[in-house]
Amino acid sequence: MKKEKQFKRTLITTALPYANGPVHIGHLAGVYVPADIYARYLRLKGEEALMIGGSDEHGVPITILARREGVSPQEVVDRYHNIIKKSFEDFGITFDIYSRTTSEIHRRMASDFFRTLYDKGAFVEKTTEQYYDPEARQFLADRYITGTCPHCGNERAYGDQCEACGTSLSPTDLTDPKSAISGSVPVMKATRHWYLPLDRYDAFLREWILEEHREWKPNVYGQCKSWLDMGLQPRAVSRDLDWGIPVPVEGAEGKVLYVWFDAPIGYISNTRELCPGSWEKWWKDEETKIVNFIGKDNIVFHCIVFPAMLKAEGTYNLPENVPANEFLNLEGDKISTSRNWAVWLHEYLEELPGKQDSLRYALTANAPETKDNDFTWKDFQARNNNELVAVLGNFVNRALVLTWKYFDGIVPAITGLTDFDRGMLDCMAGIRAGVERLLDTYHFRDAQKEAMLLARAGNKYLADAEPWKLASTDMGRVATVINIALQITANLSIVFEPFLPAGMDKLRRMLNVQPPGWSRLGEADILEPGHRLGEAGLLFEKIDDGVIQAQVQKLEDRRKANEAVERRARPVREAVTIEDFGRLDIRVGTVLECTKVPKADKLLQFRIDDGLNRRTIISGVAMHYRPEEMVGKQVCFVANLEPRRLKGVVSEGMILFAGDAGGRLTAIMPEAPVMPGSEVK
RNA sequence: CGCGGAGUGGAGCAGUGGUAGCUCGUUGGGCUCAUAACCCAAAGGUCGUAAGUUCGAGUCUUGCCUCCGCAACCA
Repeated sequence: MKKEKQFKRTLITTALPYANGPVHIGHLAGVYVPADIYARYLRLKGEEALMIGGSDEHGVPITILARREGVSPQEVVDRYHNIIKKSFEDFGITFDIYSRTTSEIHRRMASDFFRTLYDKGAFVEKTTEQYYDPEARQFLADRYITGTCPHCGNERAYGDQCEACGTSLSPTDLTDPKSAISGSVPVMKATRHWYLPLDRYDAFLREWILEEHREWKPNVYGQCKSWLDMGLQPRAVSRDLDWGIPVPVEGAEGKVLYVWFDAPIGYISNTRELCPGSWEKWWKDEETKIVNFIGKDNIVFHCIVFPAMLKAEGTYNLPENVPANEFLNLEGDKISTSRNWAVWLHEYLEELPGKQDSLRYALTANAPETKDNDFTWKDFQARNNNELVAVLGNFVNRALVLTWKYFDGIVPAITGLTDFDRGMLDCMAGIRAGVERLLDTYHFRDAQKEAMLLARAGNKYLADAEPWKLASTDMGRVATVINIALQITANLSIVFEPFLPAGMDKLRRMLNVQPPGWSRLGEADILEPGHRLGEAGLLFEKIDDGVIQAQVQKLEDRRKANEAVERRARPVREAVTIEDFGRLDIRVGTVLECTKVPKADKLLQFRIDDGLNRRTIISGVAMHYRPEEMVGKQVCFVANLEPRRLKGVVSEGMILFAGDAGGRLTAIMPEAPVMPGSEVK
């Protein structure tokens, strides 16, 4: 085990959101709120810390979106970069810089980085055959190729996946590939690319992660171990595309850096943009601690690929921790941009103006730190009304109202402490260690809960001391109790600053104080006797049922709209001639045997009597039929389809199934028994 | 198939060998300074399942079940 390192400063990076859409609550809960809590905490402690963010603006999906909208990729990323940046500002995510990967400084940085690795011989070059669109004169990314799925027959499968049956594909699996750009038939053409041979770093990564970073979260450590144990493969770092950073090598026209190669370098570029003269101390000084906040989908890139890149380059530090979160679901379903199943941050702020802290609180309280969690509006409302308002807001209100009522808004002096008071003050002093320990180990959910204990203790203190009863008999005692209640309030304004920045800003105005700094947390003399408070008001407000109901309704409407779209039959495709149809030889066969294909979730292997012979056909229907229920049935199949090898078995044809938009498959069977080999016309 | 994460009272979560906890909700009581808020108390769990190790298992081992994820896009 490695010895405990001492650090002088902390560099916080946050996953770069992809600029093909706005950001939603999942982004916030998984990455930006925890990162912001951490950054604010460190700054409040007076530590040197930077929080780096930016938009990820290259890659194929942005070009697809741009083409679909008939605008340039630059227009797409400009639009979403601005929306995203504003959302983060509105939510009080305190980036020291929020830049973008289309910046000139990043272009140069990423280009130089590639060139350095290239000159060091850190890449291997490989030439492969890939689909090329002769009409559009460009190579086709997997997603740009459509065709027929060899498993389920869906004719609109993509080159990477069939969305009807869910099977992962490669473009060459499609039986009749077409370019999504021009509609023409693509041809195979040789193309040269550069690969980062991750396998060279296997020993280093094993030592670095599996031995030196056993303290990483179980989901992160486990994922890394899984990858390392599977064996690392060389990974392409360039693409044939016209949107991105050109590969800085002679003869590489038309090739750009793979978006996943350029994006993490954005952390470095953005640091450099912020600190032109001193950026290197943040990346190359051993005394800088680097922490990457990401979601679970990014674990492999941040723990395997990017470290391998940095190691290959040789002068950069590696992250000290990668606290990846799991995913947040919304009302029971996966958040999905394409299905519009999300709470978008810019919409949230329009509909619940000024309620940033409510969302920050709810997302932290229910953060997906160890497993996927579910965001529901009902839970959000309960968190806000029963905890934020009732426990924290109400305590503050009680303390301030009592002060105004009995002391005209002036902080009274303590006249003498009882054991009861000392117990309260000890409790207050103890909060700090607990919260620090939890924040230092990235347990933000628990840290917030720990902070809330102080407000709970404050409520109990007031309830037990009952100053309103003492007011007629012992004003000295009342003064002491109110003073302590106010000191608790001042402490709350410190401990909640990382979590609820807008609310605590408001609270400090009500207390009429400057930010006290984390070091004073736990002290009982933050507010001097005689100090005049500012104007009191409600710290947080309840959210009533109507507001929640409107949000729930909005989602229900979306769900219904999505279902309607999924139910609607697809438009009929372009006409074919009778000769085209005649080329297909569709026949009926009898299923003699049917077994599950080993090592494949979705495949069934059929042995069919086709009237002439017996043939084997593989179909991707294991999710829809049990093997035994198919035996003896008659099915229709395409008899003259070119044989294909699937999972090591040659499939001689394709069995016909009717598939609805929801992906359910039903076999097409003759209505009465027929001779095997009968033709379907 | 394989790998990773997860399965704990109505809901959300802690808890890595020694009397099952926390927040919310529910029920009853108290208080009235407070945003019908606050405080106290109670009810509610055979800790997915089966077997095993152990004096003792939510916690370790093995099998099984369920959910999520696994180099397209996506936090």
